[in-house]
Amino acid sequence: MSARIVEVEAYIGEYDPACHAAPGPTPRNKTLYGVPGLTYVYLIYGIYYCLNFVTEAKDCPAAVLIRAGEPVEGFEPIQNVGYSKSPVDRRLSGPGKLCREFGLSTAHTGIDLTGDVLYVEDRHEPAPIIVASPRIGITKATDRLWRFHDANSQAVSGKSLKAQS
DNA sequence: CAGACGATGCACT
DNA sequence: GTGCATCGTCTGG
Repeated sequence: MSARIVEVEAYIGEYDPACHAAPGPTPRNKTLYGVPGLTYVYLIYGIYYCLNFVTEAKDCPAAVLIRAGEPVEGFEPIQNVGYSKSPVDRRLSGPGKLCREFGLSTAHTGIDLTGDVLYVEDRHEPAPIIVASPRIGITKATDRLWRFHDANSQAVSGKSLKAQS
């Protein structure tokens, strides 16, 4: 399966109140303190999982949350129900949905993203227009504009299908 | 269409 | 015991 990443958020260091490393090292967040380039998956609200990529150097706990994607390969064609005009594929439009569709759980923490199990690849597509905005679903540090999404993607998280400017 | 809310498990204090 | 980096459903306007 593959998808084009269209929305991410940054969580950077112990001094980022919204980062899982904010309380300091714990059993759960230990992979954030390790080498970059690995996955970090955690359980949220008892039901959903969230996929992160560990980014900064060892002992600098930081990660990028993968919030949404557009299905590319390995997905059934989108079903055009009834007479809806332009069906939008939102199966990966949210971190919980994305992990569900890819079958990811905490067992998938620590995977090397340069390996061949779960990895990132540059497909040399034209660079999208990227918009910065506040991170979603948190109450702390909402002033930081550390959410980034493709301005032209209809698969970003949230319900709104409002037009972009 | 927007806002409220319940589900559900576990890390952390 | 508290609080989540969520989502789908239900409600009211």
